[in-house]
Amino acid sequence: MMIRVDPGASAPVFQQIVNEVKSAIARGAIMPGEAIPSVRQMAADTLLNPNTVAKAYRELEREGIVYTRRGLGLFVAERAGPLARSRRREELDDRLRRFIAEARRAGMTTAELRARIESALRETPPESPARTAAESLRRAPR
Amino acid sequence: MMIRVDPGASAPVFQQIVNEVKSAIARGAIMPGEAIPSVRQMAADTLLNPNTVAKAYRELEREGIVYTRRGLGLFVAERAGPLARSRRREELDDRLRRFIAEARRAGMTTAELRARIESALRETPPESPARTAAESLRRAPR
Amino acid sequence: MMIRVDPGASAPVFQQIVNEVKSAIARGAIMPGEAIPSVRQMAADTLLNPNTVAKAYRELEREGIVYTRRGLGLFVAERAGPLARSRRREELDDRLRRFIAEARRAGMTTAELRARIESALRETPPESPARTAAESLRRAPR
Amino acid sequence: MMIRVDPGASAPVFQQIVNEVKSAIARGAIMPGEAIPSVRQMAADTLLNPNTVAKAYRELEREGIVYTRRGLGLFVAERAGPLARSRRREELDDRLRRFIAEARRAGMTTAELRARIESALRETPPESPARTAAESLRRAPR
DNA sequence: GTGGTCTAGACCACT
DNA sequence: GTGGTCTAGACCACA
Repeated sequence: MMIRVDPGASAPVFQQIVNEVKSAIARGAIMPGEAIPSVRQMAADTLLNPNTVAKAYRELEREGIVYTRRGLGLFVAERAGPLARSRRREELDDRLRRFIAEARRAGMTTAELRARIESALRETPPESPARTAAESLRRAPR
Repeated sequence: MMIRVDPGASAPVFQQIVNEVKSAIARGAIMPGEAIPSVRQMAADTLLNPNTVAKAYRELEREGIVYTRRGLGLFVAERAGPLARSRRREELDDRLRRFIAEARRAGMTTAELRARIESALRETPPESPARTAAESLRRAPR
Repeated sequence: MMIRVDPGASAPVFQQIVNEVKSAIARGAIMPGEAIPSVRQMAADTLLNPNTVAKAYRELEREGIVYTRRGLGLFVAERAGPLARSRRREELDDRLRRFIAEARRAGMTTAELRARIESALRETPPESPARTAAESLRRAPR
Repeated sequence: MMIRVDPGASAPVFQQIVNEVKSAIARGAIMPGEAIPSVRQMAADTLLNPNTVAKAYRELEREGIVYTRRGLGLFVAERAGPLARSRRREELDDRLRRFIAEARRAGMTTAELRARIESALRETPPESPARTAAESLRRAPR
């Protein structure tokens, strides 16, 4: 599983992990029943402290995306696919709506908004090549 | 000046004030040379701690959007219109790009994204350009 | 607020804090709108690490019993009274049902169960004098 | 022997096995001198890891409920009946007392407690004394 | 002052 | 091996 974490971003690192795992499940990169990397493994991969990873995993379990089998590890829940997808999209939809509300409040017309959105859609390629967390961390080591 | 602040939102309150003032200037609701409400006035209006308002005002001054006239209060800078507009749009553009990147990472296709954006644009209609009552009875500062 | 914590018990300490706060709200010892002791204060009172207290408080917030006002502290939610009461009773009812199921599975008749329950009810006085956590910690310092 | 184990429950799986075996002996479903299923058999029946079953059996042996006959397997001790019964009831009594203490701390009166207990007793009727099918086709160990 | 995040490392129980 | 809990202490943003 490819996880991207940016320790310099404003969002908490543990939240980034939560989002990344949800995204990975939402796009089908991990399937129900599969295990997700152990806390220690993920911590080693991302160069993060195990506690930070554990906090993210606890949140994923709380949301019903994964479940714990004691002594064995964490596994993707059966119904995690649609669940992760819907959760992630609700979050993204909320962000989108807040964005639009703020943009309009800043005086942007709908036409202007559409133009900016189209330009942003064009400038970010639809399939950015995945980069591992370890790699991205090396490039921006805080 | 009509300021909307939500203490429960994830964004810091002082940042919300900064954004709201910038937006008000960007959309022309408040013009260069006009005064903005005093820290105390704004704190009373919004039920916020004066320290929080003061921090927001410091930030606005730091960005050159407003300037202090000793003993008189804070005034909107001459060049504040374009400045506020460009600053606000840079921030919004950044958010937009991050949003698109995350949505794609969650497995959304460009077509899906466009559909959701259109739907969000339709469901939040632009604010009516008429000024609110609160806005029209703009107070002199201090 | 009187909080009892037993570090030697099988239940995690942070969970004991959650239960104790819920109980305090359920029995009316803290009222909606009131602040609960700050993380640092509670940590000092209970001789626990602030992180442990913070973890408990996070859970209480997640359940909607308390809410955070940034920079100010944690406050009991308006609807926390009934909420804490119902949550706590659901938990206790679950325990009760599991207890009865296990007892029956161990071969106890309903009559035997009733006898044991009556005897247990009699031997624990209805109003045990409150003892502070600090006190109980001193008596059983691990 | 019919063993019910819930891997998702809060109690450790090995402890559930211990309790289930004790309960089976306590209620007379399995008699002194009889063999209990081998570790492998029980592991296969319950889909659990043999190590987990072995740990449970070690605990049962430590408590004197069962004993090992080298090369033959594990057998229920002669005095196991009363022993299992008393052990199990001590544990259940402890739970009961803790339950009552916590319920009172949450503000429940003795009258309320009695009402809830009566209701819980009524809604979970005692298990029918008839042995289950699985139990009746008890297997010889190994 | 407040809570939130993160790191570091120890210990534990379970499988 | 696994996750969970707890301690300790640093740093940060916010009010």
